Amino acid sequence: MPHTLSRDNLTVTITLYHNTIREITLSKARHGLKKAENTIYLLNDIGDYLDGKRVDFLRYSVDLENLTDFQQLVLNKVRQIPYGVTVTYGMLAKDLQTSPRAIGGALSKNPAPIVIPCHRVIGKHDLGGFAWGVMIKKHLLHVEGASIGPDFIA
DNA sequence: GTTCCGTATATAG
DNA sequence: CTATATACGGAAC
Repeated sequence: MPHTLSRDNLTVTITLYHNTIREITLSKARHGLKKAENTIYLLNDIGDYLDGKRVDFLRYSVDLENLTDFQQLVLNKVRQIPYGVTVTYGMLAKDLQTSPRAIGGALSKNPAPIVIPCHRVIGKHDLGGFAWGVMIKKHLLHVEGASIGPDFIA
């Protein structure tokens, strides 16, 4: 079972066997990963992210097959929201010719929080909802240093 | 500040 | 098909 760590876009993968080093690999290219490697890198990336590092999750693929076409459309749109940026449900609704409530409904089905950054979608007057609790949404936005207005940051 | 509709989508009956 | 529930927004008290 390989272990990985990452610093400044350099990823080190260590494979141990019975307490001896079997292999160490160094990598900078973080695209075109094998599927088996994907999960390892993902844990590492999420760790970096939670440490406040800017991480690009677009290179991961997320299975949205069991969601409706509309939900897939919204979630794929949300993936494009840049790190540290917030948009409102209404802005996305206008963009996709639908209603703010419909946007929220689709986001509530997000199967992969953080990787699909639905926490960057907030209400016009407040933070809006979050399937795993608004406190966590606030935490993630804080990690990113997102500017969500002085009214409702804590 | 509240409360009340309008809206789009999903789900249950 | 109708009714109900929403991670909203805006108008009206």
